[in-house]
Amino acid sequence: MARRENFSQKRVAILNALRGTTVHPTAEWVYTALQPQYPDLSLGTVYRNLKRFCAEGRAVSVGVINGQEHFDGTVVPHAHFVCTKCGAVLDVQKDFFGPEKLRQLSQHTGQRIESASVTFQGVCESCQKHELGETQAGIPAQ
Amino acid sequence: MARRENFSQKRVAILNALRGTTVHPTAEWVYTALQPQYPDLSLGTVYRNLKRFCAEGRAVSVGVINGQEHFDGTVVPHAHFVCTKCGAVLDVQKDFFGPEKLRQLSQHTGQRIESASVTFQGVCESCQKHELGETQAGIPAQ
DNA sequence: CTCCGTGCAAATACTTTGCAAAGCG
DNA sequence: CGCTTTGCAAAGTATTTGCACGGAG
Repeated sequence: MARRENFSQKRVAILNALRGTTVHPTAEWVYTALQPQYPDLSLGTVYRNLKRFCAEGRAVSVGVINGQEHFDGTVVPHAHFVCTKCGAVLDVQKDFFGPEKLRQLSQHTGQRIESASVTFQGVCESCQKHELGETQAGIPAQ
Repeated sequence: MARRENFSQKRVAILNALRGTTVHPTAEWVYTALQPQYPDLSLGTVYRNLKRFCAEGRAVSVGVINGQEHFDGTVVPHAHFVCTKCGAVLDVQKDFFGPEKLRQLSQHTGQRIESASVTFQGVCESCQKHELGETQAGIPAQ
């Protein structure tokens, strides 16, 4: 079917960048990461493709954190942890709501529940260490 | 302590508007809702106060949906349901992750988990009804 | 009089989009 | 050749912020 393969070099690079990291990047992160190899890459292209990947199911949006949308190249169900200090997004390797459970919930609520996202908030290990030296409330987040 | 009470008429009105609805409003929704009573209310003031309520713990952010941040005056733990068609945000009256569970999870992950947000995505009852007449894929969302 | 809160408008920040040129089968 | 993808820059949208004014103790 797909004669005209929808895979330009840059599109592949963007997808690989997304898949090759665990930081749940923003468009800008991907843009910066690819600068060395693709100096003429445009930020608009990164946005366009990330959006496209989400529509195709090749990626998902983790949501907007501190004003920027974060993406995830791992589409199998899993939860996230967001550090309220530095904004880092980490994976939580556990599927709290499988398809089974969603179906059960749908029956109770009347809505047709198709997916679930679980996000935990707190302070990551890295920021916990920094806290040791700071008695006062330091710079908020980011 | 708080001699100079931090409660102007408009601030109270904004908080009440937030608490008096179940729609998880955006700043603009609140602004529009208060127009009749406060014609000279400024959108900036709504933003300022919503942000303030969140900082004070009087409200929480439900997250950014279709580009706009939604707020919730109910701060006791509960889950949300977001309709992928119309963007409606509904409550799910069940606390999936109580303080007890969060503490257990923290021990396993190393992060200090302080709160959790559970969001289900799917199609709300209202949109399910509309679907009946539409065989084709209609207008996406919003 | 002294603060706090506000309106207004300018400034930000992020994301989307139009269009002509470049890429690739 | 024809359709797809991109760079660039302009446009769009949501949110934040500076500043002087207005209100309440």
